[in-house]
Amino acid sequence: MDLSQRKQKILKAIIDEYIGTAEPVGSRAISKKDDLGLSSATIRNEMADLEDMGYLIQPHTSAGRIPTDSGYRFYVDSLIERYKMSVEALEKLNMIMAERVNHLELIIKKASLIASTLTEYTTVVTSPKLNGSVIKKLELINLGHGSVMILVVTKTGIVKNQSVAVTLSDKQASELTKIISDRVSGLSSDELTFDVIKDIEKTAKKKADIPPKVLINILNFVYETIDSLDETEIYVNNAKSILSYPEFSDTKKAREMLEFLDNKENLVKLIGTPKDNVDVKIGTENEFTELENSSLVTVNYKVGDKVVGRIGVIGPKRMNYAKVIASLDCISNQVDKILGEMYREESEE
Amino acid sequence: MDLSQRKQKILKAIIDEYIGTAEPVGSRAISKKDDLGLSSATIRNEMADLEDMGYLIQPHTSAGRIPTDSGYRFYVDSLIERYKMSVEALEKLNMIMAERVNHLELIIKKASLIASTLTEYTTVVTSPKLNGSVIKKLELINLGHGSVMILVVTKTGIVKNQSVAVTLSDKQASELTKIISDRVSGLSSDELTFDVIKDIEKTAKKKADIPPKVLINILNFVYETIDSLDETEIYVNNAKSILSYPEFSDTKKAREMLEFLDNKENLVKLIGTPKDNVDVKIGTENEFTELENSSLVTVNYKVGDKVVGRIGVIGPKRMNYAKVIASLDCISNQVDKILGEMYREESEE
DNA sequence: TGTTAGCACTCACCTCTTTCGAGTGCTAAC
DNA sequence: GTTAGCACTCGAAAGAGGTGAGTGCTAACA
Repeated sequence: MDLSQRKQKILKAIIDEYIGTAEPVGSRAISKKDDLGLSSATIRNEMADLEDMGYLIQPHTSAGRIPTDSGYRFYVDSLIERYKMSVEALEKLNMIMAERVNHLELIIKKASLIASTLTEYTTVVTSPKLNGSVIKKLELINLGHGSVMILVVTKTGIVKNQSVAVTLSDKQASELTKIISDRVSGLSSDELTFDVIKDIEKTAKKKADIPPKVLINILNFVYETIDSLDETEIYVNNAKSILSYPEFSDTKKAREMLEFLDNKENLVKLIGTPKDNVDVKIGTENEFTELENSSLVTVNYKVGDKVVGRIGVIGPKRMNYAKVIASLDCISNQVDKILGEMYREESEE
Repeated sequence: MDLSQRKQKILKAIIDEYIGTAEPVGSRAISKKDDLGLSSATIRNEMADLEDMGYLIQPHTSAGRIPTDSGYRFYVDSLIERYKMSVEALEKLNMIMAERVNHLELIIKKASLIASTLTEYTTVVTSPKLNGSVIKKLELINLGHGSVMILVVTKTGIVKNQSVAVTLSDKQASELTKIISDRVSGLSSDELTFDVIKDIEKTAKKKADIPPKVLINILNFVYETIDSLDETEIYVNNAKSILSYPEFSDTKKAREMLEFLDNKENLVKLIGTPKDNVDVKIGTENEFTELENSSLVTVNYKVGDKVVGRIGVIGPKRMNYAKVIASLDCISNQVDKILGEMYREESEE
């Protein structure tokens, strides 16, 4: 059954009020808002209807109403007003994003920081999953006394390094660097199969004088390092903000939430897979019970047309959805633009 | 005035009890501990004396006593028992530290993680301030389309990189890499003065065909990157643990503390400068009011004889000092050993 | 002279009761 | 259909005792 215009207005007024105060909303509070000139009695009748329909509940008989998850859902789907980003917010966003950086990670960290600054909620972002970063440079650096560093740089400016406990001479290191580098640079990380590694092993055996055991050890680590280029990283920002909300005035709850936010696996599950562009999950719509009193808003960000990562905001169910959605939308657009440019450059070459 | 043996025993018993329960300690509770066969009345008299001397206070007339800051101070200085690390703890420590790593930062992060695991309090560590990491490798990598990455690796395996928005050809990049690298590798970071940079500029102008503006821009960033090798980093671990303690059951207090722990400047001030080997600061002994209900235990860690960084544990005033001190002592010894080895290798070469 | 039993006293905390008021639903009148 | 009015509900705040863990002090004892 559809909601009458009036019911919608009332529901919206109630949720707006509740988002601001976190207190059950009474009929009088709504009737005093003069936009709809109705008495509290009328509002009461309508509220009773809305409760029957499952959009509101009373925490106890003599209290006002608070929205249910379906109430919020209806609000988010149909009632929400377009939030106009403030000029200052937009300026801030543009300013921070304008500094040009060539580290994908840095861009994403920035985006996360901006999101948490604009919304004042906790943000969670995944680093771009590019599946095929092109290797620009690979080098073995002899650190001396039994350890060699493997260093890989991609065209997009990702740097990974790892130490291996093997002994090489400087000459061996540079020979091997050349052999591996020749075969590997220009390759994308997913083109580096075990066959390629085998291939390198053969060449190295012929050309360089390195004990087979050492060689295999190094090549394994090379594979690992390059493989790790595509690993999804997760960054959490402003987790402490949850302590500002009455929903978490119980430290035990707060601690559980912080522990949840510390667990990368949870978070990957939570926001790891691409969904609709702007995705809102309210309370129990989330797959984790830890979030049954929270909401999660996520957006994708893309390179070209391909979704490569996500930015999410976690806050209390009564979060300012309009603002969060608008902010994330802006931010993801900016990120798309910047990554788009970087990507275009890469494919042009 | 000195404390009689008996008073010391009683004070110790009270503080031990309070550390466990966080509740004011009454005379009966102490007299029931049969180690000193005294009636509660006697204990009461002694407690009254200890209160007069400033080691204890009563939160209110009809409550037990709790230690004052001076009480804790006396406890820490004179009464504390040597804590015997459990075999499991030592094993864990050895196991984690045994994996050999050549990244200074990784070692320190590990140490911090272990400290927070062993003590269950928040840990704060500073990265090693070596003042003179020796540069092993410096490279300019042309990422194409107006950006060049500067990459520096030290002998100890620190990797720093930064992008500059300039356009170079691959040839120019490799020429310049050679010029800079020749002059700079083997140098320690504090030997890289502006004079050296000027020197490089001159050489580059002669040998390479690079617009002066671009050159200066790049060299500035090179300087900056190398300079940043010696920056102190601060890592905080397990900050959320404060939520477990009744001292922070008020979320406002907890939030303030978490904000304090987020502010790197505060933390650098707090633990940045070397002090006695094991340093305990109780409550108001700390220079920050945010810590007036907390205690801070710090240890130095060294390379050879030189103190290069510190590890600290922040917890409630009624923390388990014996355990924390013992744990930190162990950890710093381990770190000293590992860093000592790394350093020896470096100077041998 | 140090120790202890005994006792009066204090005061936070708990529980029980009361009051208060914000909110409701229902009914009758407009 | 809307609204004024009223009885009703019930959580939260305020008040009133009661309880008990703690104290300090005194007097008696070894």
